[in-house]
Amino acid sequence: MVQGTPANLKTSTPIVAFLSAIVCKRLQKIFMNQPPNRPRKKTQAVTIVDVARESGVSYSTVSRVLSGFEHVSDDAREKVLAAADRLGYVVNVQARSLAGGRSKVVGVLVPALDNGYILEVARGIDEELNKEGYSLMLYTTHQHAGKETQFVNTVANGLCDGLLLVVPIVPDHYLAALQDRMFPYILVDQYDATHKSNTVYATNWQGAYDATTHLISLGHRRIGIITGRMDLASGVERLEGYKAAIADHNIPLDDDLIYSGDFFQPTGYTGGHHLLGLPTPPTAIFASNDLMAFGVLQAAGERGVRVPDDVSVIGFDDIPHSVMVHPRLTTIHQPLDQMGRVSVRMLLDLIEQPDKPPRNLTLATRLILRESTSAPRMMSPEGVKQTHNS
Amino acid sequence: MVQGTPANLKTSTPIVAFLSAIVCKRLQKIFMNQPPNRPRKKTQAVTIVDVARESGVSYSTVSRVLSGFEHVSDDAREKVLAAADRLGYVVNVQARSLAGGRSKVVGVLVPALDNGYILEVARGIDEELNKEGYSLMLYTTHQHAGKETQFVNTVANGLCDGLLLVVPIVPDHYLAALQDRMFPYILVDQYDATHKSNTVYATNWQGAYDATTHLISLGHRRIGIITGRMDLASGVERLEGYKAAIADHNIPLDDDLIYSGDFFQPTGYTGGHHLLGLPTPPTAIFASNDLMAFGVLQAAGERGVRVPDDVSVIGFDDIPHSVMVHPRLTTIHQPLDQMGRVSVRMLLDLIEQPDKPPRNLTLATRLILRESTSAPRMMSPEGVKQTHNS
DNA sequence: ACTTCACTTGCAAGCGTTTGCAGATAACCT
DNA sequence: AGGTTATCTGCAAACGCTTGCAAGTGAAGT
Repeated sequence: MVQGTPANLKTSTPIVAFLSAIVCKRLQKIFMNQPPNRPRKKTQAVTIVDVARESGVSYSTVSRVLSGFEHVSDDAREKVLAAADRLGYVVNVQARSLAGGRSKVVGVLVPALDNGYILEVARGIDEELNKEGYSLMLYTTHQHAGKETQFVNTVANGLCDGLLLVVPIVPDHYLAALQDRMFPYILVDQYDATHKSNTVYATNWQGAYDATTHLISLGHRRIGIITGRMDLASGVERLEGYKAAIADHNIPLDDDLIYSGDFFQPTGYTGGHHLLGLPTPPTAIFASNDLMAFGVLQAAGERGVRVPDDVSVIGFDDIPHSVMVHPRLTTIHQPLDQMGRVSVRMLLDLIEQPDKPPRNLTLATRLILRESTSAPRMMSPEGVKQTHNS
Repeated sequence: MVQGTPANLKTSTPIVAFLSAIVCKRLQKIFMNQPPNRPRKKTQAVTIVDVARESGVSYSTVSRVLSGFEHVSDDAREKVLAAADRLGYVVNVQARSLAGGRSKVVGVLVPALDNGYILEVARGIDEELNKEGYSLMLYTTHQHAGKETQFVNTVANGLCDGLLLVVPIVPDHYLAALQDRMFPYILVDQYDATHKSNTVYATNWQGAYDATTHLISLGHRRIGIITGRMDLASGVERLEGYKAAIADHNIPLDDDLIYSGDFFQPTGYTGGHHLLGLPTPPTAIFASNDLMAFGVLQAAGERGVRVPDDVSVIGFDDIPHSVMVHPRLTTIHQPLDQMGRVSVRMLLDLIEQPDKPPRNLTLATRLILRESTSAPRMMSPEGVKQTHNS
């Protein structure tokens, strides 16, 4: 055995002398089996060659045992697994992936690490990924501002087997590039109008409809809304759900009660102040997500408006904080971690069978009753009707 | 040009006919330059060979230009860069790392994705990493329960250039394995008594001392503490800081006021109930982190004990939520994201110079005054001394 | 007993890099 | 001018793996 090299030219030795008379120096060197001094890697990891030697089979058999168990005798498999275990062998992902195998890494693209929403989804993703023995590569988009193409190339070239896009807006050419390369990806919490992508989505319209209906059924008639971003499907749909519920209960739509927000706390805060400062303020406010609902709570607190006594507040998402505010927030639960889990499952499916037709999965939201909503004052048992507006 | 292979045996063609008469079939095949049908990869990415062809230099020159600019003429460099740009070349990380280069990936090991603390640190890490063009591989430890060695091997073998350990407890053999392999790593928010590791830490003792002193200076004398995990240095040090402050102000230490928690909300909650239910309850409570402080707030709310009127509460960490609870939490700010940033910087340093002696960096905490602390009732202007305990 | 066939195994090539070595060229001394 | 040195460039090997191909093996079919 020579130096653990694949011993490719072993058979040639007998003819070296003969050849050397004829062929050029370079060719000869190919035949001479003396490696130059090349002790580069310090961490001499155990490779399949070691496992092969240890178990007495060839390295290809080892490879076959270790990745996909195809056409290997039980005997060989057993020996290999034992040897691998004994040696503490760990596959070198990079080599495997270079050679055309799976890297068992999936990329997760998120806008930023700045709120609990991402964390929840990521948690689901992480858990499901771990179950399947995959690793998670986290990319934040701000990293790639302006060079998205580079990014797509990096990912598709790179070590990820698939990509989870948890970003609100994905530029079209992103998707185009991914589709082009047949690279498996899933849009998480996004709707793809073109139906070319696999998506996991939630019932945003229905959730908003339920939230609004809840408020109406409590007796509210003047219901404000703080919208999300209107360039996001979820933002639009939540507004539409609100409008539909209002209309279905024959309440006239009042544009003054619609404040346009952006899914972040500050606009919830200003929106809260705006709505509560109206000549005839709403008795209930539907914030298109919890973060903005927190802003409303804050604004209400500052104005001495009590929740839910003076104004009911309902959110959307049910992020962990919503039980930590006072009063605890009534909200629409969005199964964020489940969303993460489901997307992982879809992605792994897709990695196995890349040409499956795209599916669009929609998960159900549900109303979570807590203490931030109640019947409006004028309808409460005490009937203190005039206190506020007279 | 034949098929883009490295054209290694081009020169041999003239002698093939001659050789074929003598050498065995296998050898002959080596010389024939007809590749078998091997169109495996579908994503025909652009490689350095393409760039080389495009720019008219050899692929090694391209490689040299692209990684570390050593010994390349300006002319060549320019041509290569232009060609790479034109072709949209993106380095294949796996190949580079296989061949011995840097992968520009660092691994981040966290216990789980279940609280804002991690998120904050991760945010700092992410931002700093992006600045340097590194990618982030996220590992959660629950994945590796019981097979830590495997994990260490995977990472060290694998594609990470370095490792950030944001886990509360790192098994010794973990560290030993990493040290063994000379693998660059940093302990984040941990103290290494052996001084063999690079660490980034915060002034836990001082922070606790400050928190307690703050309460004392407000007039509190009966101050409860809910401790963190006692198997964590930070937990121990915060308790010590508390004790030191008490002693320095000649307040006797009362073991009844020490409730042992675990840094998670539930023990804060039960601890809050416990302390507030004592015959002589404390007038102030120092929770060893914000999460537990939230638990205390909740317990207080349920008991009708008002914060800060009846009891002051102070936390530790200053996670984003601490401004979102009511009342907003007075706490000790721990520069979590800065901690992330600093660790990244240390790690990248270490990657460059692996044999630098270990450094231990400690970042300063500071008191953040909000509304959850005030002077105790018996000292407040109204002097309603007896209301509570009579 | 002799094919035929299915199954198992091994060899070698190649995935896209980096890098030691050695030509080639240019620049510098003497 | 001749020799030496420094600088640049190119070749080929290697990193650890997967996989097509072909050779080997034993069981089944005739």
